[in-house]
Amino acid sequence: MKSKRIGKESSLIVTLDMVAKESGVSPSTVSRILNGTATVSEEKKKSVDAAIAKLGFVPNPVARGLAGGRTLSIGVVTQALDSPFYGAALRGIEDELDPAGYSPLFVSAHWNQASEVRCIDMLRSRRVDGLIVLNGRMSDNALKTIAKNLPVVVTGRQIKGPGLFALNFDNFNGAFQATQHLIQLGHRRIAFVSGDPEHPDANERFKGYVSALEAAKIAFNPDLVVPGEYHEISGLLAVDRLLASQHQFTAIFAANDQMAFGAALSLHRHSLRIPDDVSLMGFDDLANSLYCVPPLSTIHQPAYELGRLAAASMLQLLAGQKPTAVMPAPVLIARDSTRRLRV
Amino acid sequence: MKSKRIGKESSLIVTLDMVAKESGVSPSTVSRILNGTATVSEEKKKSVDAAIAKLGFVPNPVARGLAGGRTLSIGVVTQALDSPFYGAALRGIEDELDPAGYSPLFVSAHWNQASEVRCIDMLRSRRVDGLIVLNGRMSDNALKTIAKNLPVVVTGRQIKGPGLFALNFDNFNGAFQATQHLIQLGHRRIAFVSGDPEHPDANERFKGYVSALEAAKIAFNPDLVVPGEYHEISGLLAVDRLLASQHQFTAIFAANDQMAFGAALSLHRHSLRIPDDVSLMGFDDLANSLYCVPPLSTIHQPAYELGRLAAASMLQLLAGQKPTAVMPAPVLIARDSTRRLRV
DNA sequence: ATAATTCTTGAAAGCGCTTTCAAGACTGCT
DNA sequence: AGCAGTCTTGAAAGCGCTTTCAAGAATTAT
Repeated sequence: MKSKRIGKESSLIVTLDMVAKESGVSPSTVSRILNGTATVSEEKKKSVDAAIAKLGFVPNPVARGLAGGRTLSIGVVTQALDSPFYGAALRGIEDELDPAGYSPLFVSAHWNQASEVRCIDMLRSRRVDGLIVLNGRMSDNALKTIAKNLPVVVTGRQIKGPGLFALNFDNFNGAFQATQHLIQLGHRRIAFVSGDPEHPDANERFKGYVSALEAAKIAFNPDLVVPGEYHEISGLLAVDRLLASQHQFTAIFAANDQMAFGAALSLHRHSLRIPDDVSLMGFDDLANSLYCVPPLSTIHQPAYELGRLAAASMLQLLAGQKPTAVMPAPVLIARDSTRRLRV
Repeated sequence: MKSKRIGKESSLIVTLDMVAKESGVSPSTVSRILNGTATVSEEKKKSVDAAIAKLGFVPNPVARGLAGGRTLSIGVVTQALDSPFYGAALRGIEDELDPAGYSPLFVSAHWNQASEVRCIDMLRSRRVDGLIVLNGRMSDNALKTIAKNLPVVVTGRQIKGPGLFALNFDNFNGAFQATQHLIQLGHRRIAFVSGDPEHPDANERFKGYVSALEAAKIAFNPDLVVPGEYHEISGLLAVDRLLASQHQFTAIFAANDQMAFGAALSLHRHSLRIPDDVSLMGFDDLANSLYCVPPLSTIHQPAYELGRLAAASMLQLLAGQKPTAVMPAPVLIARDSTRRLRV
């Protein structure tokens, strides 16, 4: 076709061969210098470096990928590009990968297993050097199989295997702390807006809630648990239902911040004030949790750090090392949406 | 190196040559069928298709990129991966590119021109087939130069040229409408939290504000304009300063939603209620503007649509067509943060 | 019927790089 | 001095695909 895209006529593209010619060595030697694959005499190295600088040579990753099998790109499977939580994680990944010369290839699977498989196939066909899967839906076994050929870092689950590393956040403990915080403020009727039970972390958070109640000898009341789906509108509807049900409560713990925002709006619409009438607790500590009115008490989940750690672990895997990263523990962030129950 | 990554021993990788052998034709013919580059007899086509299906062949984009010069990937320069606004745009791009078989390569330039140049160099070295630049900082001329070799779609500016297409949102008109809305509600002392003057759209919004005041014969008061930088904290600090300055106002128009959130928190901290004491107007209509308390009145800027249109235009450019997309006009979204001024 | 065109097809030459392979230049040893 | 062992280096063979070239088959024109 009309491949004038990078015209031969314009001397824009400098190849390794040109560098070799310019510096009077063989292409192999240039390649070796570029990759540090073998020792090269200081003299030739100098002259090659000079030629590279002079011509402004930049190695072509596409050709490298074909020849060497390494594309210097890492596939990143996320669930939603535009979620505030994943956004921060992606930034962390990018920040960590960039200095190492790797580029992330982001794809979103939209919480859909079939689409996740498609994404991964696509990434493999593009010959990524590694795979980071953020809270995927695939089975552990499927991941292990992939890891046989390709280093894999996953988040949101506990799993071990060759070429496979998992980074997991202690959702149970976070939810336990959140609930405990409300209990310590004197609340006993604490409603819970759950996340989609398809997410393993949603279940962990639910368990943490139940466990904290037990620890405080508060009877678990299923009427105070309303299902949500991790986004704002589901939190709003959940609280609408909760209020309609007439069950009494003095605090709400939403399994993530987005649902807490929805919950806040529902309460507002029903003329209930936060925290005066109802205390509200979230989970995640999204960037804007600090900026809602009133600022939301929540559990800090280090999304950006998560991204960095995942990427750093991938780099270690690629270097043949065993990653040692471990997620920071959940930290309670008490802001203005929770307060002591007035007696 | 130990390139056992994709082991020859595991028959995982099916190549075009294998398909050719299996179906008894030459590799050239297979390639022609794959790309529709030439007419091939129905009979051979059948047998090749069968072989492809049987072997589960997937063309290797890396090899294609090297040989044909097309990588089926589009470089996307964004400013912040984790901004709510860009997140939506990226999703739009992905949704549009995916069905066409193209993959986006996202990089973020962090509002930094040097970093933007680096990103673009990186994308070019990866031989992307096209470039989408979201609100970049480069000069028009630099973009035109790039467009000589590579189709380019840019947002956030007005510019024309061969292989170049621009998609611009009418920020002036949006800001005009926003200000007019407040004026129609009876406000006359309307403060403005401006964006970083480095952003061209921030200037347009400022002009729209001034122009609407003029149209209503309200004298422009520079004391009511406080600089912000497009993120939450700057909105908060701006309103803190505004309140400290003792200048009277009954409404605030923040040049984007994020600053409006910060403004809301500042007002809250000063025990000023929205909209009872102060009306608050944003710009962008971010996903969570609907979920803050009270829901924010704002100007809808279709970020997702912007992404789709940019990607669709790129696809047209790639197909040798002239893109015709045009951005939807700004739409005023009146929610609960603005109300008629009590006299 | 034969000459002139047009189609279909395979051989082969790359795309820009990496990586074996083996030759030649050195080193250190007996 | 002579031979094994170690380094540096270039030639050449790919990686998996596209694309030119030209040959042979099929078609049309004379």
